[in-house]
Amino acid sequence: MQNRVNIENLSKKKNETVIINAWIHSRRDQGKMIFLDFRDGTGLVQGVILPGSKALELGKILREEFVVEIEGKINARPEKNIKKDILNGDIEIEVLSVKILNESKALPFNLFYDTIKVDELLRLKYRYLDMRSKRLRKNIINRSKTQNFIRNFLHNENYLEVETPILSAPTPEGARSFVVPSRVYKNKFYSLPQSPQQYKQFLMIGGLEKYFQFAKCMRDEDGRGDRQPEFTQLDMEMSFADEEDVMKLNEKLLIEIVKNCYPEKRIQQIPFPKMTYKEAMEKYGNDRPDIREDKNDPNLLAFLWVVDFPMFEKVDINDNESPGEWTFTHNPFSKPKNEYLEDFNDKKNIDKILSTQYDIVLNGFEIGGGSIRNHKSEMLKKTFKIMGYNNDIIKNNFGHLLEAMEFGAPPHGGIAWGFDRLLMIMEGEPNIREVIPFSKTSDGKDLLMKAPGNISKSQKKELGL
RNA sequence: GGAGCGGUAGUUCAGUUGGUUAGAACGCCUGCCUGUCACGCAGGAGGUCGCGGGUUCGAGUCCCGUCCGUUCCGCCA
Repeated sequence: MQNRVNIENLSKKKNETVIINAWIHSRRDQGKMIFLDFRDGTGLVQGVILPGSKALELGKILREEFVVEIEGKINARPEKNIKKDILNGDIEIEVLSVKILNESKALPFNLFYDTIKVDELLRLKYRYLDMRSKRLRKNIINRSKTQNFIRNFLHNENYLEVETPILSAPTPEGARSFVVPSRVYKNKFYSLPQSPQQYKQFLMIGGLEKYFQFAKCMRDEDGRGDRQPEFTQLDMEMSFADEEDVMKLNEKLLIEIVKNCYPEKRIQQIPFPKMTYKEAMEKYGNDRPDIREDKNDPNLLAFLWVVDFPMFEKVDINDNESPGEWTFTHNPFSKPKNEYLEDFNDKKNIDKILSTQYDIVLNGFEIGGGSIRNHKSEMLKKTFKIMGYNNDIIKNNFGHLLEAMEFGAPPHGGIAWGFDRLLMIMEGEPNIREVIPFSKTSDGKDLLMKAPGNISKSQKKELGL
């Protein structure tokens, strides 16, 4: 549109007549003149309808959150009304004419106090309004900027961004997965990925060598402040890499993210310290210790690598799902550390076997984890055997991967970050929902779309339900 | 699946030992206001105290159940 100007650029247009599109942010009706703050995606500006203006009559109707097109002249503010510390504090837009593009009802909650205090039920139901608030808006913008930075960084390191399927196959163990009934094949189900783990290993076998993806992952488990049923991983995998290679690259990336996207933050220790799982459990009683020197410093980031995780643990006595006596602690696809290969073969000292698993911990949160993978078919079969899987289960669930490994699978390894969780910490938010634009409740409801919802009888019939 | 915390006006909250007509601030509506910027001033509307049951002369308040939200445990390759 001719003369249409973003609000952030208005101060460059002094004495010019411009058009802006905006929401009414606030209104101060003085009787014969009206002050209106206009807001668009770029900022705020004060508008004024002067006494005697033709716009005064329409100006009386305007309310907060009306959407308007304003034709106005950019005037310098009178000296005593200049506000130095805010955008457009030196100017105001003299409203010459107003066009109401849409009206707005009074909002169900106030956006311009701190929205964290508002009942979250309302914020989730009216997420599109919450997005007009500073807090959520900032988090969405920073999320995009950080994603963009990561993409550029990894592309510069010759990583390929590859999308993997959402409709996938069920696999046993691990988190409970969401399932999607197949219409064509009655009583068959797709499974939504808990992670793109196997796909990224296929990419390595496919010779892509360096892969990353912002991957949507779904886990049908109960929520927590730092979990959502649907979340985003920054997923990475690389061929011919060892633990050090993966950790080095990720450390560099994390440091660069802080420098470029969160410059106000300070990293406690570089290079990031490493701690063994055993030491973490003994000293801190958990595998994601918060090692900050000052836990009250909101800008302090204490990254920590936790390494030397045990490969297996005893199956919980109440767990009816596991066929055997042992289960993996992190990932069945991980390679044990070289010095334990013998125990691995002999099935001796199973509880002593350490894996190549590494976790990256930040301020007491696990923000990522990965390992060097077990890239040889025979070896991986042994993992499943130790877990008590019989040949049929192995063949049915992992046969495709095991077969792929027989065609020259390169050694490879990788990592996946809980991207939302990282952002939660960077933004200093008390929970993960604050950094997810369309967040669900902790028990997995989407209050905006009203999911999960009902489907029609005919849909059910079609799906064989 | 278990435990804790919360639910009172559109919003954020207060509500004493169970006792008159359930209050405040903000928002909303009406009027006034020529330099406001969280404008100001005057007036007004607005309540299924989450829902159901119980105890009691009397329940926002006590008890039981239930729904919703949240936090933690279990769970989370």
